[in-house]
Amino acid sequence: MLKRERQAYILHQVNLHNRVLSASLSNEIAVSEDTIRRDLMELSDTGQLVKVHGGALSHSFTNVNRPAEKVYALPEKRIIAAKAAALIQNGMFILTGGGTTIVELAKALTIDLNATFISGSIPAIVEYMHHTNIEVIVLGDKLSKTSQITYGADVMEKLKSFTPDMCILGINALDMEHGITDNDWDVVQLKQHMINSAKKLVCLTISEKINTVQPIHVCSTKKIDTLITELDPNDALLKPFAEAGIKVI
Amino acid sequence: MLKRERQAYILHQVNLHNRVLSASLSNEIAVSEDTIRRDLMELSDTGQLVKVHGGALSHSFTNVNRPAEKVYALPEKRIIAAKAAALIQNGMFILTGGGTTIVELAKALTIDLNATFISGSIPAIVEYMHHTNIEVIVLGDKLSKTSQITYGADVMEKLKSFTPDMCILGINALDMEHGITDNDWDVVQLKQHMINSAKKLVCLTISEKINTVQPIHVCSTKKIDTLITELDPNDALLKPFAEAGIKVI
DNA sequence: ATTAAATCTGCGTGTTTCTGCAAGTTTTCC
DNA sequence: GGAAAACTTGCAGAAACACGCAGATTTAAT
Repeated sequence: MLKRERQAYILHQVNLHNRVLSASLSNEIAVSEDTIRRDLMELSDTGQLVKVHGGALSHSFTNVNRPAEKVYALPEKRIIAAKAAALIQNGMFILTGGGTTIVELAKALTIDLNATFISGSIPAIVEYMHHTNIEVIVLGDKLSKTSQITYGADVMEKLKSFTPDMCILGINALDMEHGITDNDWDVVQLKQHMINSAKKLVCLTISEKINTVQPIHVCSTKKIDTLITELDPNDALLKPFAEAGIKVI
Repeated sequence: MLKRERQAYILHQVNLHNRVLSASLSNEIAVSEDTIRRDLMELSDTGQLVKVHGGALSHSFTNVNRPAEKVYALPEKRIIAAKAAALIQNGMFILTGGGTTIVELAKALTIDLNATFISGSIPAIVEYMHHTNIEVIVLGDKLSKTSQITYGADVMEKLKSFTPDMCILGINALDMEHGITDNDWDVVQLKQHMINSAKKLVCLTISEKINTVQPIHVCSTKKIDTLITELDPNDALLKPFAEAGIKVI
């Protein structure tokens, strides 16, 4: 049995039973435990399972602990959220994506704001839900565990029936030449549809992500109406975007 | 059983029951109390629970910062949740409603369960989301603040495209004569559609709500396949339902 | 096809981890 | 205050592990 085959078998067993023992695998495949251990080590290094003393476990077993999620660059994101919240007026119809910046925006909204929010991001929805005067429209579909946002044909289809006053997105990479880019195919599809459905596009990002590029193209900078970062709007880093006609806040 | 597996089990028990006893764990897992104590020590050191004389407590139990929202009749609902969780097999397609009992069910699911859950209840979805092997389908529509569940024409329409293996509902009033009744028009509409779309109907309720009636009719007892309460299935209160052909658990 | 390089695998060595037991101490509860 | 339960500490056997090495196998280039 080839190494590759063996590892595929191990992975299959882990996904099936959520746990494997080095000793049993050694018997089943008829190789030494050392070899099994080396395989488990490799699979663990590539993040496909979790190696433990005596064997390995599927990821689901160890993820039991819900880590009090640390938000990266929280102070910056709070500044961004405050600026974005100021844009939202009573009666508006707002489409938002997911991500920690959007969640901060949801938290930053004034308690008496009277607006409608459309979103498929569960963490964001949970926050909107706490504002009694906000109307929430949930975009339903398959839920992505990694991004905690719904995606798929249903969402895209549903988006066609809205024309929100603005679409607010947290973005992962922005560059004058390549525009908005991202690294998750499904999320990119979703963002494109969201952008096209709304009257205006507001992008939120920490300055760190400006002038960076990710593999998948979302849209060009021309689509962006407003760009919000934690920096002063006159900061040199933002000059090119302001000159391109984007309202920088 | 591997050490990490054991610790995952202990954590699950702690999160479920808010407390565990070293002696009972020792019996359940069939290891010495010393080993349990060492496990509890480790979990305590990593801040995942609080070690006390005789066993351990859930962190949220003692943490004043995060007051666990009070759920009415929580012990009873946990019993119900455990019984309901036992019905769910790998590969099943489950439609669930909202309410605190359903949320408890979501918490009670074993971490390695491999099933698909469809729901419009945000609190339930948040729980499902934490189970890595569970696939979640979000029913999108307008969100009701009071019941934290989506409702409306979109949900009803979407429900037509599913035929779940079972529909699990928390119910507010049950009576042999009037069947399932409720007091919220929108929720009733939703429940009716959910009931009609699924192969089987499983109803969860604390015994207190049995033989009570609410203003709006949902469906007759004939539609109910399984009834789960915190009581012993042979309890006199449940007799009429068992005699009517309902599987009482 | 042949050969050299790279990789893979099994074994022996010594080390670490895990678990249960025993002996002595602390806590709890009557 | 005293008994029972829970705990701490130390220890020992078993299992799992890391590491180096040598032979086997695969890969790639001649």
